[in-house]
Amino acid sequence: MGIAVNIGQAAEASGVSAKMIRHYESIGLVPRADRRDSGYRDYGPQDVHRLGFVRRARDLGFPLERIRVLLGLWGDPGRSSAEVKALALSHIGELEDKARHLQEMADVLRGLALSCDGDGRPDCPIIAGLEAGPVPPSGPCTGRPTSRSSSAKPPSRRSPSPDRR
Amino acid sequence: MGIAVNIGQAAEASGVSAKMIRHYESIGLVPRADRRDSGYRDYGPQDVHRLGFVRRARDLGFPLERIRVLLGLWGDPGRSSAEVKALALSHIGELEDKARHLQEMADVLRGLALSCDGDGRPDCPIIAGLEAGPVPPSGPCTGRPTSRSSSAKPPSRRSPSPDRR
DNA sequence: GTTGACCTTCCCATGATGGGAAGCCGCAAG
DNA sequence: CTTGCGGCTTCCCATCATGGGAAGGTCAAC
Repeated sequence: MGIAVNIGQAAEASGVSAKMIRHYESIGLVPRADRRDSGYRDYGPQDVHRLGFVRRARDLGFPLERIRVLLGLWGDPGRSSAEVKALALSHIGELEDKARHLQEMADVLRGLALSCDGDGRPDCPIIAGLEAGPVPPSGPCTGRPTSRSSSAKPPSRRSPSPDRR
Repeated sequence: MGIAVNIGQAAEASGVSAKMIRHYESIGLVPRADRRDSGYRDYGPQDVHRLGFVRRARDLGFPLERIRVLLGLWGDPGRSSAEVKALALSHIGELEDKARHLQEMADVLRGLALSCDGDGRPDCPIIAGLEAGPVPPSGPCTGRPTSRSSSAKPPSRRSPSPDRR
């Protein structure tokens, strides 16, 4: 029937790129599309609708494997909304964990940046913060052990044999 | 001197896995480590220190390419803290953009989940929300199905059946 | 029929990390 | 000294979602 469209139209209508539609088919996220004699894929309204479903789920950050489950629930008349809700809540938790993690990193970095003059001098608490931590044993406390890639390292360190353990 | 260590010790001391240390070397993020006659990599305190720098930068979410720049600034006595700060601020912006994006997705999903009963029945606003959007009408739009009237599927939101035809 | 836009499949790349295989090396116990 | 085990080497593959591009077939307008 005329309602069958090319992958290009399906892509435009669903918001999923043709590349991704083929990919989703290849991993079995969506069923194999019908083909014309020429090999061209044919998409009916339901197919496009399903692709839109996938796209909106992706927009909400669901990974494809979870979308696979969602599609199963979508098509299951006997599903319970509890299943869907549990899946959603679990995903919300993951999203917020990630958001929190990113925000924490930003906060730490902002703390360092706040105390950075940002002028022409090299002294920088940001660099110092990154440099912090376990200072190598027997190494200079190095308020700024900078020149290291440019200048050769004076301290001896290349004995083939000594391997302590 | 005993300060030269194996990749294993360097990994443990720096918090960067041996796998990653080799990878960083292969992409030139850190200079090629000295080798013993056996081919074993040798890491001095400075090398371990640099790896720690990389790890802390990673912990703050810097991508490797940016860490490459940071390492350059670190080792540049003539750097200006303004450069470092600009890099950091730019990165903070990206982190917060991502965090905001994730949080937005979580919020939208939470909104849907709040109105979901989560009981044994199939009716679910979450599924409905994912399904929302232009429902493909079975109308004569052979050529270009672009302008589709919104929502044309009132009957039974149960069992849209992902399987088609 | 020609042409240009579209479709097909297949391979490669991203970014950061890990897993694992095949084979060499180092050290300690026998 | 030999054996054995664990650590080291390189190389390839996998992840996750997406895109780029090549080589070649198809469709529709002119």
